[in-house]
Amino acid sequence: MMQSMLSYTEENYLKAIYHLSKGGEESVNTNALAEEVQTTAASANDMVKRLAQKKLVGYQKYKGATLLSGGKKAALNIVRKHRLWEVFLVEKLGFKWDEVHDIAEQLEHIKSPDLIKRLDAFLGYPTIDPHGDPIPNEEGIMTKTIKASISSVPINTHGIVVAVNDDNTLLLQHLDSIGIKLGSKIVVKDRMEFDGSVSLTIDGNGATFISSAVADNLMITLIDTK
Amino acid sequence: MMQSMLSYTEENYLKAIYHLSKGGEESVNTNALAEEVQTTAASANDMVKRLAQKKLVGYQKYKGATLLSGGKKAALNIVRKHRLWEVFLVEKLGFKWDEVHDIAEQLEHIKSPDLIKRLDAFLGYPTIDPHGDPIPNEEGIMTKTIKASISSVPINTHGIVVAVNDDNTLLLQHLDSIGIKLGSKIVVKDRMEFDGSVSLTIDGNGATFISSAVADNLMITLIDTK
DNA sequence: ATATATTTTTAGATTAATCTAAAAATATAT
DNA sequence: ATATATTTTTAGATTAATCTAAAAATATAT
Repeated sequence: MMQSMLSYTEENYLKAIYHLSKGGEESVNTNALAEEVQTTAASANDMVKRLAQKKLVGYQKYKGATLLSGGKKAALNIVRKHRLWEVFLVEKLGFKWDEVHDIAEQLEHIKSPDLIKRLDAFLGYPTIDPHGDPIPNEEGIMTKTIKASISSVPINTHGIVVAVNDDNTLLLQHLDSIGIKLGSKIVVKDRMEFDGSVSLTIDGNGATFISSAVADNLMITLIDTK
Repeated sequence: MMQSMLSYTEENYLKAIYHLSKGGEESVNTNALAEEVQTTAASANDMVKRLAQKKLVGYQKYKGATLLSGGKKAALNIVRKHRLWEVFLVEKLGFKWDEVHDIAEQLEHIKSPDLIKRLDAFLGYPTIDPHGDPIPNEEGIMTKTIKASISSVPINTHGIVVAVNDDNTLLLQHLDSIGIKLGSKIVVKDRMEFDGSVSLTIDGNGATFISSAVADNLMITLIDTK
C-alpha cells in the first residue's frame, strides 16, 4: 500500500522512534522521544497519538510507542536516504565524517524515489555509511555489521576504520599524522599486556603503534577472514 | 546583516516574486503571486504583509509587492541553489533536463552555505544550468546570457543547446536520433528561404538539416565569436 | 503499605500557513 | 460619468505543530 505523504515532522518522529527502539524492537517512552526530537513531552505525546491514528505506530496510554510495519518501513527509508547522502557528502564533496550529520538531516526528507535510486548507483551501491552504519536497501533490509573498538578485538582481527568515538580535535590530528583515516584497512597485530597499546598495519603497510587511549576510540567494522 | 532564518514557504514566495518581477524590477500583484505559488489570493496577501513586516518586500495596499534588497538577496540565493542542484542532477545523476525541476524545488531549500560552496566546486563552477539560465554567484551576480531559438539567429551564429521550448516526446526523440543533446555545440550554417529549414554542424561534425519546426523549438545560448 | 517523586497525559492557548466568503477598492465598458 | 466587472483586502475559521500548567497515572522509597 502507498504510504500517504508524511510531513517533515512525522518523518523525524518515526526516525526517532526507530533509533530509540533499536530498530523497532522495543517500546519508546514519551519523555525519551521528546528529548530525541528536541521538544516537550506534551508535543511528543500529541504526535504519537496522530501517528497511531495513521496506523504507523502502536500506542497505549502510559505504555509508550512501538513501530508498526508501515512506520518501520517509512523509518528505514529515511535512514537509507540519510546514510546515502552522508556517503555523498563525504566521498564526493569532501566533507569530514563529523561534519555531515546536520546536512543529511535535511537531505533525508527530499521526496523522490528516482533521485535515491540514481544517487545509490552514482555512489556505487555502498552498504555502509561514513560512520560505519549499514545502509538499508530499498526493501529496508541491511547487513548486520559488527562495529568494535580496536581495544576490544582479538589479535589478528581485520577491519575497516569507520568512526572515532570521541570527536576530539587532537585525536583526529594524531590519527591523520599516523595515516589512519576513514576507510583504512587495519590488521591488529599485537597488544601489550602492560599498557594496552596496540601494534597494527594500515592498508598493508609496516607496523604502527597506537596507545590504548587511541585504540579505545578507534572503531572498525570487522571483516570476515574465515 | 544576517537574514533571520526564512521558512520554506517564505523562500518560495520570495522566489516567486523574484521571477514574476523579472529579477526584482517590477511590482507583482497578489493574484499573479497566488497563481505562481498555487494558493489563494488571500493567502498570498497575508504572506506579502508578513514579508513586508520583515522588510524583505515593499508593499502598499492595492499596489502589489516589490523585492527589497534583503528579499532580492535571499531570492537570488535560492535561485543559485536551485540551478546548481539542477546541474548536479543532470550532469552527475543522468537525469534528463525536463525531469529535474520538481526535485530541485525541494533541494533549493537545504540550508548549508558550506554544502553549496562544495557542490559548486564539485560541479566545476558552472555558470549556466541545464535550461540555459545563468547561475548567480555567491554575491547574487550572474552573467546575462542570451537565449534564442535557432530560427531567430543569423547565419554563422555559434551557440550551445540549452533547452527545447516544447516538451514533446517525438521532438525529443528526433533530436536524440540526429545527435542533438543538451550541451551540444551548434554552428548555424545556412537557412533555406523557401521553408525556413536550417543546416548546422553539431559538435564540429558534418552538416545536419533540421526543419523550421525543430529550429523554432531548439534554444541555444549564444557564444561570442567576435 | 503508604507517602513522595517521577512520568505521562490532558486541557487550553499560540503560531504559521492556509481557506472561504464578504467587503472594499480599482479598473473597464458603455 | 456611472454602472459593472475585476482585483484586492479583510474577517473569521481551520489545521499541524507547538507550548505551559495542571491533572492523572505509575514508579520508588521508606
